[in-house]
Amino acid sequence: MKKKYTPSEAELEILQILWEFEPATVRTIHETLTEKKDVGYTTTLKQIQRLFEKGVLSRTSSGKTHLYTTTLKEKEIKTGLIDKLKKTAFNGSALDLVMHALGNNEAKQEEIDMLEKFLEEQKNKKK
Amino acid sequence: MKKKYTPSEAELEILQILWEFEPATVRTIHETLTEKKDVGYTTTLKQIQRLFEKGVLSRTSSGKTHLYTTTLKEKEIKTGLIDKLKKTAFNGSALDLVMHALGNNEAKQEEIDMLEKFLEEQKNKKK
DNA sequence: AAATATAAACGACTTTTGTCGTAGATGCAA
DNA sequence: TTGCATCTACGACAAAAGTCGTTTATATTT
Repeated sequence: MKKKYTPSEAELEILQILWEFEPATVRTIHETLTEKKDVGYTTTLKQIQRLFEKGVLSRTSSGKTHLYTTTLKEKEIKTGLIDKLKKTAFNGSALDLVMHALGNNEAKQEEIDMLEKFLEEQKNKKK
Repeated sequence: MKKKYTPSEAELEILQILWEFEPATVRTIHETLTEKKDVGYTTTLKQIQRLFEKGVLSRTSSGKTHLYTTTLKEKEIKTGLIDKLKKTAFNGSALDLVMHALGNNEAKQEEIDMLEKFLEEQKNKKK
């Protein structure tokens, strides 16, 4: 039974930046990060180093800096996060989760339309 | 700006048991918990006490034991969890989250059908 | 009432997460 | 080549999360 990695919140923020800009230096990641969040450079660095130690990032040296890349696919990670929530909060039911995600709050009409279209495609694909 | 409470994983497990069986004693909660998870009684107790200190649970004494009840609605908590994931991983888009939840994995046909029905209702409700 | 069982309380320890300060290495500019 | 500027590395600390052992209080049984 393989236990899959799920990122913490701060880790996820870094991963998302990398998915968009990789390969990237710590400096780049940090500066992108500080557009949203106020945090010190060494904090970002440490976070990245720990991700590297965990095998979540790989890197190459270029001069005195490192270029980091993710080793895990965005889709896998996000699916993992959803699966976890599904299991821990919705009794394993994707449907329950989805209804919750759409039901209460302001599910915009536009979103619902798009979702219907999406469902149609899914249905056809299964044929 | 009010900061809302989101339970940790272990806390959520306890909350879910309570939503189903409340009011309940520590013993009951713990025994239900150990059907799924191997953990000591005092661990469960401590967890419950901390939830009580945080105001997430209320209790009444009956003899030497306590009867615990949740103070937060199941729906609110679950919506909060989804919102958090939506924000941190899906750029705030419920649609993206939903598609991820259905797209990759085995979205069963039955589920899709139910979801379509659900969407219809939503649509009508908006009229 | 004394012994036994069971519950709650308290405190402690471990891991993970988040955050930095400081030190040491390295490339570049004057 | 000396001195900055800028990285990485290392270590430390605090807060949150998870886990229990031990002690104390309170019922229950005999």
